[in-house]
Amino acid sequence: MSQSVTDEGARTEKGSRRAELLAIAADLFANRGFKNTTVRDIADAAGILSGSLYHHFDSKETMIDEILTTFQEELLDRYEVIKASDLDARAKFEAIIRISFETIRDHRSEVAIYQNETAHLGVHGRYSYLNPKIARMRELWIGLLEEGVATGVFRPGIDTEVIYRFVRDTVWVAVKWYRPDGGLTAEELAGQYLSILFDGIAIQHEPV
Amino acid sequence: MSQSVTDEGARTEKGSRRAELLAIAADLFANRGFKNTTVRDIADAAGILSGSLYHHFDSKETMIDEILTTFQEELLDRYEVIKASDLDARAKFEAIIRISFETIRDHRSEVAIYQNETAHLGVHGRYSYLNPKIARMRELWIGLLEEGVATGVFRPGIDTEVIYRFVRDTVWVAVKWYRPDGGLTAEELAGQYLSILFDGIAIQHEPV
DNA sequence: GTCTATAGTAGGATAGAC
DNA sequence: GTCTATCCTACTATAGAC
Repeated sequence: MSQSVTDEGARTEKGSRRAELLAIAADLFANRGFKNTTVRDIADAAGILSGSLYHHFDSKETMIDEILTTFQEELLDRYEVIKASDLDARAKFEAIIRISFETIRDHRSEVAIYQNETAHLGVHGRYSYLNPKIARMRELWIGLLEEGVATGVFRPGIDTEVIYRFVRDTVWVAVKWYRPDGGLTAEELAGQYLSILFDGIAIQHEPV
Repeated sequence: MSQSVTDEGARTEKGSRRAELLAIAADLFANRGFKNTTVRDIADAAGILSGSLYHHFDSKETMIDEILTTFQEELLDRYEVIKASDLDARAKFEAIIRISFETIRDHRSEVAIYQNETAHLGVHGRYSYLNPKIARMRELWIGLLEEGVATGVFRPGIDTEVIYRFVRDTVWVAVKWYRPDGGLTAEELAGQYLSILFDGIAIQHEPV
């Protein structure tokens, strides 16, 4: 989407090795943290020596940068597809949440890195290059909430800013414990989550 | 609670300096991450030289260990008080959530460290000393949820394990963005949170 | 309780052979 | 594309003077 592609064959050839190494690095960054992972760890896991990594990447930092930008790009693309669909606000909202849980299932490492590393130094300093697309995603979420209120599917009184942060964080934080092989599919988890979010856990005594 | 106290005067004297330095360290650990904070950073912030820190602490690691154990102890103590009260299940549940948001307000650094650092290496390796009390807290949360279902305040079908994780994480994750001076008090935030959790954000069309 | 001085080492990165 | 060899810096930690 924003990669400059010169020669397709060469790119794929070289790209696949890059991708392989990046996946290995992502795994380590997610499980141990970026700072706690050494370039020697990555090289070891890839079965090569640390010096060899520098044939593929300028630095350890460029690795995490590439992991994060690629991930963020793909995620936003998926959001945009939903946004552009002809579903109503509530269905779009649901779809975004379902996609998010599926993303946790399919891109666990990337989500974990995204959550853990950007906690410190988030909006400023490093990783600030993520800001434009973060802003766009916020726009999408808030837009759907407001549309939902306007069309009468969400309670009129809700504070969209607080709900946005609440929903965003509560979806992604599941990456800390959710494992697809734990007897709960991403779809089921999304279902449970949506049920809490929309209807709460209390027994309702009268219509509102 | 688990500190061995020999001489009260000496302890207070020495303890206050320790506490001061720990608060400074906690602040840095929370904002930059443990690994990204050097002992020189801590010493600088305290206005002394790095070597001097070792008069107070054996290592950088003992600092974070002391921060985390102290915090965890105080938090669990507060939970136990609520548990032992004569409130009903829903009220206890509410109280625990309110206390949690107040803890985010009053002990931001500690909560952030607790959340960020234990993500990697959580249950195993380092920080495993936190496990017993983590288990006890889980017991309290789950107990309240089950009691609530039994006494008819929570929906009968809920998956208490999922709800427990959901609530626990979603409360603490607010530490990422909540600032008391942002025009929203901890009490208001807790209120909004509880309203979502109990009743959801959708418009209810019929009693359940 | 803090400073000076310094030991010891781990980790990021480079240059050139293969 | 990987290895060998190595540089260099940044960091944790220690010893002893003040």
